[in-house]
Amino acid sequence: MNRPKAGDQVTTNGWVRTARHSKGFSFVEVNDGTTILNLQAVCDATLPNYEATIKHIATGTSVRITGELVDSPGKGQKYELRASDVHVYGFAPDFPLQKKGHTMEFLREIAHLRSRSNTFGAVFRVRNEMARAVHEFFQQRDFLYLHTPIITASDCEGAGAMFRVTTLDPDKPPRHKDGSIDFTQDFFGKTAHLTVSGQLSAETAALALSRVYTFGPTFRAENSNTTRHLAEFWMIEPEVAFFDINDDQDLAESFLKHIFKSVLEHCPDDMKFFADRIEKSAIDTLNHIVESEFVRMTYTEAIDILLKSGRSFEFPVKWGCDLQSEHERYLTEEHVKRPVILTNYPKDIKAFYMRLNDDEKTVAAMDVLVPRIGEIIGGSQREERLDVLEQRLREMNLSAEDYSWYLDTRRFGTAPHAGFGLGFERTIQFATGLGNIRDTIPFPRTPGSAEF
RNA sequence: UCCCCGAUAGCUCAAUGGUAGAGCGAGCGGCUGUUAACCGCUAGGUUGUAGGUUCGAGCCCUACUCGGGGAGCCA
Repeated sequence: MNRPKAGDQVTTNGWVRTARHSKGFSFVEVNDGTTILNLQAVCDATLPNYEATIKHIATGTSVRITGELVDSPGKGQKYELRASDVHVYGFAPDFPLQKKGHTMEFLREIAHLRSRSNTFGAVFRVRNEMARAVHEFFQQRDFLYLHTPIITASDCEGAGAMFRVTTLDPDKPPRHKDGSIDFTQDFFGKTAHLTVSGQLSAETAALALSRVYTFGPTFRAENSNTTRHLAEFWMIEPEVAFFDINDDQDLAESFLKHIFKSVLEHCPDDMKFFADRIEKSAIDTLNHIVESEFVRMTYTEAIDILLKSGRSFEFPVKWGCDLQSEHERYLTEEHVKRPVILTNYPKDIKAFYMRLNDDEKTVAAMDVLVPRIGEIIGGSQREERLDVLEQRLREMNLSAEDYSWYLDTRRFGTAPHAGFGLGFERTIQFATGLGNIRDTIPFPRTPGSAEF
């Protein structure tokens, strides 16, 4: 499918996207997933298995076709395959995918087959390219790829509801005398969960190896039913020693630009498909982002802009309140019309580990907001001062004992450091223009749904 | 979890409370250059589930299930 010059003898294996039969010959378009483009094979009726086999080839049939690659006399393709041998691996009676358009909802119900569609072939090729670009970006900058645990026994990662991991019999778990479940008899000797973030682990590595990043599955047991939430998703979390909040913003901006630039360079056919069929502005948006500077403003400045906007929001704007979706959308979609990085949020609406600013009212937090998706990156400079961190734990009613290993990093040679988390699927969603995050991952896991 | 909308053929959708249809897809036939090909024929339905109102319900009412959009939580 990578289009060698005409005249070559080639063999292609793949799945038929569409077949058109007429009296003397058939057109069979084959796709093997390497590109969104099909290879059109012309199968003459003089082929020995024409009547018995070729004539019955339809959408979904898997085939091997050998022939000469020739210049195509028809419009729509440069080359075509003049078939000399056609082998059918398997027919596909009642194949649910048609050659005509399907709704994303229907395709989601047949997720085990939807990779055979143009849209999902393109999605998964772009997903792959973005994953490749993530590693390329960090490896070029001497970051170490760190594998943080997926199962965690610390119940204090503090980023939302967690899935429990246990081998205890749910019908008759061992119990204490007071009736509560005895988790000391569980597999790990204590309660365990799936990770909601590798950040705290990554911090311990950053304070030894300087530059690290994670890229792995993340699990949130939140009952979130939206177009931008998954119960199982992939997150990228760089963590860098000796970085402050400004370095963190620089890193986030160049990181996003690198990923989008890579997609534009390496997936032009797929991006053209998204622009044609999914979101008209898909390519323009990415070009715009690669070429322009992100707008940076503080939370306080953002509140000011919202107050002066003259807009009536459903949720009134007030310093100290968390920004609602409608506020974020106004800022990134209407006010600046590109990504915006907000910093220095009130400490009461952010996590305990974010570094307290000198005003003692705000923390060095950073959210990257993009049009349509909202928050795509959340990060901060971390609180490296032991006494301040302990004070923040107390304020938030968190137990210093639970975090003793984390606090050790501040006890022993602490250093300023910063990092962020990027939602991989949200980034795919943004780049492709897809409306629902469930279409960015092969088999989406959401509340009430873990099919396939 | 809350609010709104929806569910009719494999898919996308029609059908004033009165005999459930079309296009596409599929199967068969036709067609010598097609491109979401084209032309003809055929098959295909417990109208999401359970109740209720009515002489009569795809249509009205109630509950539930599933799906979609928005909100919250966040990445």
